[in-house]
Amino acid sequence: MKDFGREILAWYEIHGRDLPWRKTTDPYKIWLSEIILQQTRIKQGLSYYHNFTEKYPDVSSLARAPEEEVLKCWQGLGYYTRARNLHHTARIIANDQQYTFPDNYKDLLNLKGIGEYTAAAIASIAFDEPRAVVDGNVIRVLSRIFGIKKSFDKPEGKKIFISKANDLISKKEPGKFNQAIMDFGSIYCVPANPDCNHCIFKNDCYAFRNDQVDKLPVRSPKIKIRKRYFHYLVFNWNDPEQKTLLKKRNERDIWMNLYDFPLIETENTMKWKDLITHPEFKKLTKGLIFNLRQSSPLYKHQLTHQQIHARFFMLDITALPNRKNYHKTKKSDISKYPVSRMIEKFLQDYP
DNA sequence: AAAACGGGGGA
DNA sequence: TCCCCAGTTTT
Repeated sequence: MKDFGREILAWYEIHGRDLPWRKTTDPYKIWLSEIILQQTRIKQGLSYYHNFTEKYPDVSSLARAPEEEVLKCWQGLGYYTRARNLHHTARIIANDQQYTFPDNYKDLLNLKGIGEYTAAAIASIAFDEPRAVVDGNVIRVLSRIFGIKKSFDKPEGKKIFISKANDLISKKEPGKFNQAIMDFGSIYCVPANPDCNHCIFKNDCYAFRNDQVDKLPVRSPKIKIRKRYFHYLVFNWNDPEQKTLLKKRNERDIWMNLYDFPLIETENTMKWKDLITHPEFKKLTKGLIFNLRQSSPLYKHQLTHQQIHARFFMLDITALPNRKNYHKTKKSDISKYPVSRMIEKFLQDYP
């Protein structure tokens, strides 16, 4: 290959996407876009980017916002740690550094939520630092064209990919180069059935020449999925005058800092008859007179590493208990709280 | 070094 | 269904 950088940049000039964060050099907006796009498709993240930039046009406005409001804006995007870190980091930048934004790879790397990829992306795009990004797209493009068979998950493979990308990067237009190779990977060198016969690299591509396109990149063995069984207690759902109880999820677990209902988690699904004998259930309903009005079908919610089986039990009770860490809430106010997609689905099904 | 962390969409 | 997505943090 003569000059990979020149070729990919030429391709990018013609085929590169027109995206809102490419019209700005504001590091805050570049940062925001990169966080939103972590493990997230552009199509899915686009509306969130617009909402955020409108509501929080700069670091200080984001820093001033309450965390709960930021989480609410993030609702539905997943990986909620991203939102908490984004907000946390905005406060650090706004407070400690007199509103200046870290302007190089090393300093960016120190911030919460910014790892190797994002630091390289911001440094190259906003500050022209020649620092190659390596994401899923880059891994695919490099492994195929240059025949890299090491898995990126292993330290050895990771070093190879990062070093190769840094060898190739344009020193003159590092940001453009990075976006070019990612665009090429996501538009052209796609995971399944890429159109290799018309590819600009067909004569040089190792995978194409050796019929290895569907073998590269090498995938790591897939993880096993934990099954969990949630039983939610939804108090006074059918009585508009009465409030219900919400709980903020605090433990180190999925959906941290989002809200859901009082929850009994077990190793298996439990019928109502058995659930009422569960110690957690007794604790939650201690001193209450309750009546099961309705129970939902089983909700199956698939996460990357977990499969949640959830059932909602709608209970009538005479008086709402005072429980530590539980919030009394009017039904109509629940929409103000950030919730997981699963809870959102339940709220739609049982308005 | 490995596990945890969401949700959507394409094939 | 399976795979992948502009990855990072915690254990």
